[in-house]
Amino acid sequence: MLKISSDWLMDTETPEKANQPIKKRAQNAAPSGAARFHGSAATTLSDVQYLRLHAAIVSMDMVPGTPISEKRIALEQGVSRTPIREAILRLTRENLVEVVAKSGTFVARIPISALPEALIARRALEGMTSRSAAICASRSQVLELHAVIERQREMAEINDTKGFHLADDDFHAMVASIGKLPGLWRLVQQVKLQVDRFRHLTLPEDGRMAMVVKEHASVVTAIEQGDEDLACRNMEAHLSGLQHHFSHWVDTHPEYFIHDIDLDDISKI
Amino acid sequence: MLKISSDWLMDTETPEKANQPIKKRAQNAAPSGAARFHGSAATTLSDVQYLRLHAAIVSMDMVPGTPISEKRIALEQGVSRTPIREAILRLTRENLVEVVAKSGTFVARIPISALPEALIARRALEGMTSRSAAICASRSQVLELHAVIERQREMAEINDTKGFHLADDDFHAMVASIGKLPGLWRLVQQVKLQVDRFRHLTLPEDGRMAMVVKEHASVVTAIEQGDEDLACRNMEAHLSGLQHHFSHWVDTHPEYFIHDIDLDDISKI
DNA sequence: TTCATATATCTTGTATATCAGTTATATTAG
DNA sequence: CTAATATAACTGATATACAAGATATATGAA
Repeated sequence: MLKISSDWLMDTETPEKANQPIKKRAQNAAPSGAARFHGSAATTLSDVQYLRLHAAIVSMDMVPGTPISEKRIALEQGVSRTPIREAILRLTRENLVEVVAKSGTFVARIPISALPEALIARRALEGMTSRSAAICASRSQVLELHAVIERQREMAEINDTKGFHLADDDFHAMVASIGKLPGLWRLVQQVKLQVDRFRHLTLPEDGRMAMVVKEHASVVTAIEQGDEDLACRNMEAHLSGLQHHFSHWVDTHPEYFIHDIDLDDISKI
Repeated sequence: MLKISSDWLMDTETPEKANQPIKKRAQNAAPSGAARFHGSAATTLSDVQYLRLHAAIVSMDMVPGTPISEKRIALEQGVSRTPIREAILRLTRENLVEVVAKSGTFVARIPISALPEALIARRALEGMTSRSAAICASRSQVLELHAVIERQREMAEINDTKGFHLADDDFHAMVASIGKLPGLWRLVQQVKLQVDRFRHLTLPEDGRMAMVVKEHASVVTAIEQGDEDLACRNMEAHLSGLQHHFSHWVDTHPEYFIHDIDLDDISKI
């Protein structure tokens, strides 16, 4: 039954060090603040490689099925296999790559079942953040929300989809932050991944961006009024409006997807 | 702007191999089913070590602040540092360990802010799974739910808290599965982690387990009747009942926690 | 030509070696 | 004896080496 050598626990309870037969300095008991507060300047090579690959995969610069070789990337990037491997391990945990032992590593295909579930999870979580935001929001925070929406409107006008989606994320993150539920936004980000990949396959429909801005504004109005039920409903309506017509793009790029559910079944909820 | 050498994409589109100057076999285009369907027999050492440490940390066998040494564990387990390191990296991503470069690795303290947020997220997500279950459930599935509840009742009677919590997880997982939203349960599991650690600090109150069984039964009743609103409400009520009295235990073990919010602020929602 | 087999080469998993930074302890000056 | 400093040992991050298995191509027989 999973025996852990118990002297670890003792170390935190007995300050002495000399009772060890072999020479051994006393273990530092807990994360001493020292190095931990030096800021996040300590960016490791693994982090760099992770961010690189993550961005490339989510943006569909690397399409599903693309083979990845630790050795090859290591050579290209001028680092050893270790940081590459650690980055890939992280991506594996996020279902962005699939690794087959002794065989190969590939950019993961998009599990179709994850798309409707992500939308559902997002509605549930962000319904809650906007509800909480309606309760907590200060006047200055409401103004900040208006500012973000205005920035998003500007991006829409010059048809800058990249900046538009950045502002979009900022808006949702800010709502969660105001609602004092930043952890929920982190969850949403995680869940959103596959949907974001899918979105990069599609072109934004005409007038879609303007509609999004309008829906965001309605959420802020509810928050401004402190009407939590309305804020929740408006947010849910907004996210439901994101329903993509999956079928078409799945048919044109079937090799990008894992067909783990029937597309006709996504009429739930 | 993050240039990725584009011959990767070409590999998946051009079946030929000879256009490469250096000798290079054709890359296998996609995860060929072969090795991927051999079952999960391929358990790596990293997985073993991860599961070991994960269980030890969540069960509070290793308390927050406990120092972890890659080298030391490697020696104890008779493996090299690599699998240990990979396991620790996974645990780092789950906020179960804190690693300070060139200094030390420690079992993570519990971020107090994560506790109320986890309960809120869980209510939102499981409200949705039970709602969906009420729509989708077949009669046989309802019977399976009753079976799990009965098992949990048995565990409560013989005061087997371990088995009780196992059955508890099974119940919630089954609700999500019936609602065809297994991904949401995976999210809940992830969010639940720190709360589970906290729970291992506390003793179950008298009659708590019987109450949980009763609340589960009320959820199943609503599911049985196909009343999605009631199922959602009953599940939310059940999870709200889990509200722990955080303050007491935080005071008795302050060194186990990261005091990133004031405990009086958790009156939200 | 076609199919089966064999081998060469690539893959990831694991082990070991090296590097750079931190911390505890010994040492030394006051 | 106290406090500042120096040193030595330990830490995680990275690089390299080795092992075990899978795949593609070459090879050979029909």
